[in-house]
Amino acid sequence: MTITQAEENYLKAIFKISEKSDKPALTNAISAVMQTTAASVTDMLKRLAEKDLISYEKYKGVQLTEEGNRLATALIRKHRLWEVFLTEKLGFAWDEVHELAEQLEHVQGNDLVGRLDAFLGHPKFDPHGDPIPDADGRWAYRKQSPLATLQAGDHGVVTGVEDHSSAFLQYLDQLGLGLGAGIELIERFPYDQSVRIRTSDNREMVLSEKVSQNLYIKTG
Amino acid sequence: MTITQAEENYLKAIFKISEKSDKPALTNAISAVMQTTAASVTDMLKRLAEKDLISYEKYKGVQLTEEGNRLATALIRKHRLWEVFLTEKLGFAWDEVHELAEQLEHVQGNDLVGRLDAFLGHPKFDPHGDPIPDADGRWAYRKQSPLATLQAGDHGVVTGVEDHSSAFLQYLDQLGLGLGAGIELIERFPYDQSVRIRTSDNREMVLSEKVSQNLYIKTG
DNA sequence: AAATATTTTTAGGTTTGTCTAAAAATATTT
DNA sequence: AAATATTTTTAGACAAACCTAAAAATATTT
Ligand SMILES: [Mn+2]
Ligand SMILES: [Mn+2]
Ligand SMILES: [Mn+2]
Ligand SMILES: [Mn+2]
Repeated sequence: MTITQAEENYLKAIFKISEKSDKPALTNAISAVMQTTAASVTDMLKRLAEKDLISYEKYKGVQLTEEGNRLATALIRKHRLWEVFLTEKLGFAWDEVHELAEQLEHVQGNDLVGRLDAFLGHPKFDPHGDPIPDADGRWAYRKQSPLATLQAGDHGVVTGVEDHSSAFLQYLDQLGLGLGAGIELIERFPYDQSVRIRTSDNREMVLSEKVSQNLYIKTG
Repeated sequence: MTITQAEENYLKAIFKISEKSDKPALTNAISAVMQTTAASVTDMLKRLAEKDLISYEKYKGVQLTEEGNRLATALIRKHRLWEVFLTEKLGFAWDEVHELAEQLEHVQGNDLVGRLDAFLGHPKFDPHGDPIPDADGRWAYRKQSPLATLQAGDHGVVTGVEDHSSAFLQYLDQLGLGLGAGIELIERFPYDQSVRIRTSDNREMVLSEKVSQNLYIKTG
């Protein structure tokens, strides 16, 4: 029972949709993530159901089976480990690694992932702050909240992003707000929900509501 | 003008066949390397000719164009750099890396090769002793001869292999004759052309003619 | 409840890369 | 030079992964 790259990518898409709501993933949602037509998705869903990687009821959406979940998790693990490699070892910026990891995640070979993981020192989080599941598919949990939910006086550290776009990541770089940056919320302006913050290196700046919704902070 | 993985692999196969004789690469030779049928090869040759990556005359075989040669060389560069990565950084044995490199060589991205090359310290040879072309497609040259062509009394260092099979590489490991091993040819037995050698750590052993034909030595 | 809108599936087609079987071209032997 | 063998190409088919257009199912509005 061999699995193609396209099939792997669909499994990952379904996984990511299912993360946000435990309802079945719908055809249109999948087609949006995969940038294909709904007709192509239906084609693929039949194949994945045939291989018992999803449970599929016509018109009702799909859910990953045990096996489908296992494969999707393994793929995400590979993707994120490669992203760590590309940033830590090859010196790519955090906004440059996703497309490369999309290709590298499909490379298969005996113990490649395990060796890569060891070489990188068993990282628990990728360059975007996303958790890397371990070899058994277990996820590290870390309590973090959008900056948008913090109160004046709260302080913490940047631990992740919701928006993974290059535009957002580069903007954060420009502001000096990469992962690990220390932040204190000074005030929130009721007019537009923008916030004034102070960084640990004592710079003050104002961030839009949009930024504050896309930036995750671990408080305390 | 985009190029597929299959096309890249055919270009590499044609390159490798053309290395040994400067006559055109024939359909059957390509099908042997690619493990496909002659009919599939003919199909692909038409596509490659259409893209001006080969010059193709029906029934007469093919040759790479400038552009085809450039692409094949770049692919071999990537393949061998990844092989260095897998052995030097991830600790794979030299007989384990080829299949992984066959996949990794197709990963495309801005400056990935350049960064990988720098990370590895601009290696000139891969784990099998094969030269790695530089970014401009220039090959390092190294004078080496099959052990089978040396005379009694000659000594040198193992610098490469003709046979890349896992069986041969593992056998060499077992004998302690990896790349860099020092060797002196003591005598050749006329009966079967086997040879007695002494290693630099002062072990003596007899090698078959087959081994001596597949092992390259740099003398002096 | 009917009408309308949206979502999903089906039907039929395309491209890539493979195959087998048959035909055509080339090479070798007699 | 003919006959035979080998190599290569053509013809026709198939699976994977996509597409567009039309039909069917489901959801929403009136
Ligand atoms: Mn990514
Ligand atoms: Mn990531
Ligand atoms: Mn190799
Ligand atoms: Mn090699």
